[in-house]
Amino acid sequence: MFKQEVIKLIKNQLKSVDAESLLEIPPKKELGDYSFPCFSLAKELKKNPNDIAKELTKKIKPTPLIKQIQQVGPYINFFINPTKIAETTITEALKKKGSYGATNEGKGKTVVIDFSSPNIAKPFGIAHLRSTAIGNSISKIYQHLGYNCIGINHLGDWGTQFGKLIVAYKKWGDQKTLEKDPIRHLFNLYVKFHEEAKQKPELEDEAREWFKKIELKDKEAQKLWKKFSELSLKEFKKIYSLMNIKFDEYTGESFYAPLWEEAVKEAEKKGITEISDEALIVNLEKYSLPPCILRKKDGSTLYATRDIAAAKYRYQKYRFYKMIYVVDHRQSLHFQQLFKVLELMGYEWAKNCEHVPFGLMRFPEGTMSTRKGKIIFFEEVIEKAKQLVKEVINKKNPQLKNKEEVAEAVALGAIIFWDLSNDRMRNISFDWEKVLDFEGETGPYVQYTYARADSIIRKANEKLDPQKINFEKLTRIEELNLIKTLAGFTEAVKEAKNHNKPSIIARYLLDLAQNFNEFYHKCPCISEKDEEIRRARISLVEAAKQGMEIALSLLGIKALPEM
RNA sequence: GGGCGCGUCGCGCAGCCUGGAUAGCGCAACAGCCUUCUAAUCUGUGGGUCGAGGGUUCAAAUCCCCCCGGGCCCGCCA
Repeated sequence: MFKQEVIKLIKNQLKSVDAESLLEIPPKKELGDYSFPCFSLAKELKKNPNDIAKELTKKIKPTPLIKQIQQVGPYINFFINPTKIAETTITEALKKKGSYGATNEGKGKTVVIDFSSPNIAKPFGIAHLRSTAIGNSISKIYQHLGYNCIGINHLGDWGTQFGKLIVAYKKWGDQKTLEKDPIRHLFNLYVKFHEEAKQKPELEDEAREWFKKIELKDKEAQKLWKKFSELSLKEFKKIYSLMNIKFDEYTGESFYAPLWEEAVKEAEKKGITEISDEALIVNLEKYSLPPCILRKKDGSTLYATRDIAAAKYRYQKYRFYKMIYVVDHRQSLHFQQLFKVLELMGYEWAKNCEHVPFGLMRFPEGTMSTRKGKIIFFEEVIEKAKQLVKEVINKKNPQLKNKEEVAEAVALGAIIFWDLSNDRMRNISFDWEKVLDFEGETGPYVQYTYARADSIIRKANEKLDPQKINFEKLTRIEELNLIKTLAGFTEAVKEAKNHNKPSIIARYLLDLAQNFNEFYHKCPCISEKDEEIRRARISLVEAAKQGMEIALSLLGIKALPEM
């Protein structure tokens, strides 16, 4: 609304100019809220930009929304009316509460999000955090903009790794250990298999045979496969419930098994396939892509085939507006091929499928690898973080009541924020120091800031009626900065959605928290004597609290009243 | 060989899509502020050839080309 006003003011002087795209935000707040650079007009008007700015500034008159217009060199800087922005922003936050910053752009549109999708029978390592946290956050972001989101956990519950596990279990496994600590036992077996297989490659053949038996519905093989799957899934669900993440479907690869053959036949019927080295492929040379293999020479299907079947099924079921795959960037080529094949099969909706890739989590010295045993269990990270949080609590807030609960939420907040605060395309190096850092740009920092705000609201115990607040009293620079940051919330959510980047929300939240803390130190609320100032500030705290709470929830992090 | 993404203070990052005013933030270092709403905070100081080189432009960390470093992917694994 303020921006529109500025654009109008410029257009009034220069009808033909594209004020909207030229308008920018000055690098420093002291310079104003919006800025119009006059360089592009220089050629046309045959004058130097400074003079153009000078003349225009004289002609443009302030309005109720735009308080001041100032020329600095070749720029015309606009200052918005602080009282107006305080009033609109705070009133909206108080009124909309949990839906502050929300829009209805997604009304009636369904977005399917495939995320987390761990491999069954392998432990949930810290590396799995990436897809899980990013996907969950993207889902929340879309939901805040009114989209109907369907979260699908496409479990990796099919493939030769099960053959390997069965071989290992039969050779070295133990039922009791399996029941007691299934994931760890299976993990040990998996690692041992790969160690042994180095010496005895025939184990790999045995594994393939056992997998074949699963496919052929051999009783023993199926029984073990089901057992491994169930035990793993139970463990995974523990972690999801800890993180408060819900999926609409746990449909792993095997779920789509009945549809695989049909998908292959359909592709053949549509004439896009050919035989190459006895395998059935879709040649994608025309599109500068390597061929996509649909069926191996032994007749069995592959990852790509299964994804085709899954995509079709999902479209039939949800008629999605968009489908997002949150999968690491190593699979970029796979998804390019998948989407191309779907398109060649004649599916209009193929263009609404999107791969949202992310960088790998690695050790400083190299890649993580389940088969080499070089991973870190997610639960181990949580436990360690929790311990450390408890120490901090005992030092800083020993009388806190529900310490266990708070410690868990703060630990999770630290871990999730550590992941989400960086651009997803970057590789993340796993570093205990970084994960367990609770100061500076971290999860605990933003959670702490929220707790501060909540504490003020609790203690103030004030009924806030926007009608009765005198927004003119908010004149300090810290107050205005906080208000302006708060006003940018919807923009941040939209941007995060457009780029599928939770990091944009994380960065916004840091900015908001920083602005809040500066305000907190300079502007007393409860102890403020002036009744009007006091009330205005508390209403601002309430609005900021609202903003932080929502931003945290969009990242999948709990907002705590105390910590 | 082809392709994808990354390279910004000692370290970790933001900014790049949509080019503009002295390149921001956090950690670490140093110096300050706790009888006032939680000091997991805040204030200040020092620290940068934006990987290198070309090009486009009035203007390039940002766009284009080329090179370098390290990460990843390229038919029967997922």
